[in-house]
Amino acid sequence: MVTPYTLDYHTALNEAQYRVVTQGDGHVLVLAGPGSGKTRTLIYRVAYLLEHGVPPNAILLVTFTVKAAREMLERVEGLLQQPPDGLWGGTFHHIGNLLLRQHADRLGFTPQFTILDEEDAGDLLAACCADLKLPTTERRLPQANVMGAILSLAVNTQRPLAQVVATHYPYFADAVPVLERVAARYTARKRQANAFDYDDLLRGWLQLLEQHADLRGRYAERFRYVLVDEYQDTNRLQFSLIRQIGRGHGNVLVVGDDAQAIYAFRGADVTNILEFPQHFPDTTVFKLEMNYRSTPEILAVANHSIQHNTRQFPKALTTMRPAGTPPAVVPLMDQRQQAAFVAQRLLELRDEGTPLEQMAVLVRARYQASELELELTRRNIPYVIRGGVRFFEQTHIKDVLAYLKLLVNPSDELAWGRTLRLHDGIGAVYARRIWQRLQAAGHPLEAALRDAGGASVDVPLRAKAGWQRFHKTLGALEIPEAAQHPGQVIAEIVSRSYRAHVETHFQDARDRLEDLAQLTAFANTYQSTETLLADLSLREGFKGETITAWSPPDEHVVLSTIHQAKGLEWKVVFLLGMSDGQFPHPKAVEESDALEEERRLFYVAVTRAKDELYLTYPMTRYSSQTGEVLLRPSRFLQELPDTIVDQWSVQVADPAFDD
DNA sequence: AGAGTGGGCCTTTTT
DNA sequence: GGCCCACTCT
Repeated sequence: MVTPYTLDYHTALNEAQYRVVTQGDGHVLVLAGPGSGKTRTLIYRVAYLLEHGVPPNAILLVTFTVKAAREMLERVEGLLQQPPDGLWGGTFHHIGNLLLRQHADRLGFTPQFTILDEEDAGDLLAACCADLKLPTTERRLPQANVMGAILSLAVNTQRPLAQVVATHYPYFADAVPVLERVAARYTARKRQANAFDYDDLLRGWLQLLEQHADLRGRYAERFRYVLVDEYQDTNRLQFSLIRQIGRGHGNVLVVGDDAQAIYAFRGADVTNILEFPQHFPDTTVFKLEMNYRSTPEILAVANHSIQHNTRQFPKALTTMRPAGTPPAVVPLMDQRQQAAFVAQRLLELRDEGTPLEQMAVLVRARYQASELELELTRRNIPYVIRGGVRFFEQTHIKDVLAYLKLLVNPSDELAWGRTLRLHDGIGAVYARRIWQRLQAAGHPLEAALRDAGGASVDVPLRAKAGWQRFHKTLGALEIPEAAQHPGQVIAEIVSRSYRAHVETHFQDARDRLEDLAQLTAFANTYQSTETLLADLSLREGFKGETITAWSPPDEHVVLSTIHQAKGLEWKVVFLLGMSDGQFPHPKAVEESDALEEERRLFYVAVTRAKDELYLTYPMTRYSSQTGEVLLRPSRFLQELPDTIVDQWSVQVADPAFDD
């Protein structure tokens, strides 16, 4: 039991935050501007509920990323001096996974189901196309990974495939009947493999609630308080989920900022937040408009810009921070000069006492940072790029995990195929043939363990030798205990067979083996292979980051896309590429919804800055077609009154070509 | 005809 | 940095 009333909510919160925390019963929409203490408000709300006798397991906290959930739960624990055991907190996918592990049988799956990541889904779709003997060279058909994206968008927006194709992929209109066939096949093969893709975790969850009254009742009773973060970025499917679990108790509290909705391209629908009061009866709306982050000058730019949007809740951020310096608009000759300016200014600011740690460079699109990367390298300025290849999506990690997957879920054809193909002489064709034999035997894993010589496997000699090595590895994995000791199993796989594969197939073998050692250590903290696999599938974490505890190496400046900077803040922010044709993205200009989303993206970028903001753009761009092209400043700059920004005119020494 | 290489062109991304 | 396309060499 939580000791009641130890927290001083009045001191910790401002008036608006306090009202949300203490009067947050019923359906509540909290419109929280950037830097307005949104997370703080949420965790205090959770703490308040716990202090007032709500049991932890009656609370469901849904967040946008795994990291956000973890941080919030840690902070709640910090406040209350005890972990909120039993509280379900995580992403939609995470919650869906938990529910489906308990009730998979209702949907015709077993609780050991595998989770397919995007690459796996693409592979399986490709296999489905092969099943259907679709011409692989046909240009009018999307490739498997594009198919995956199309199907996924349809699921997440809960729209018919034909409609999604018509609006987003009109050039594939003719392919709709084929896509429908592939989709049906894909569904069948996922069932066969006892596998869920990411979308199925949401779809399956919704299905459990919609089609099983007992479960609907049980969870409606259990989750009396539902809190959702980043509500502006939810999609239609997620809306349906929230509406389902919000039935009955009537305590759905969502927090978000329609001005920061930037994920429409992947199916998020800002309508969810705009129309929340219409969808959830008797909604109370709270606004958090006091900004604790930025100077008034920076907020003025944000406020002026966002006013040009029409589809939004009216809002105006205010701050109590004293006046600072107006944001600088900095035209440069070209990309190279832009990079040189940023690098030079970073160094100046560091000399004046701002650590690199407190500075970030933001871009609209990833590739826009490449010129700057060269310049930073040249000048020895340490930087990290946020994003990139995810740790758990690297080939060597996925190869090893595939062994664990087939041990846990022997129906997982993808996992069998992947591990079989690691062996010389076995390619796609023989892997499939071997799998078919194993499957025909009833229990594939037992069949595989039994058949040492490959007597039942009808493949050429070379492939048979590969099979025998595979069989030996499999036998060494001590199947009965595998489920409880994932770390040992991984170590076994690596030492018995995969180490050799890494050494012969990858030039950076040492790094990869190091990754695998790290993976082993991480897996050792788990007592269940099943849980390990699920956690890994639902977890972010990038290449180069340590999986256990992330500690940045040295002082460094951050390079990031605007999207990936959401929720973060720095003292000094540079926003690159503020020219017409780069930002807003040209494709977004014709359509007002898309243009408004670009403007929200600009709003997000601007509000990352605490003290100083530099809006830079190249005045020319070189194109091999047309030669030198003059660039005008972005319309987002032109929309701003001259009085609220400083126009800079800088000459940057041309960087030497010393490389 | 098929494979390999170089150059140009890029939205944005979590699970 | 990655992917696709075109061009070239075998």
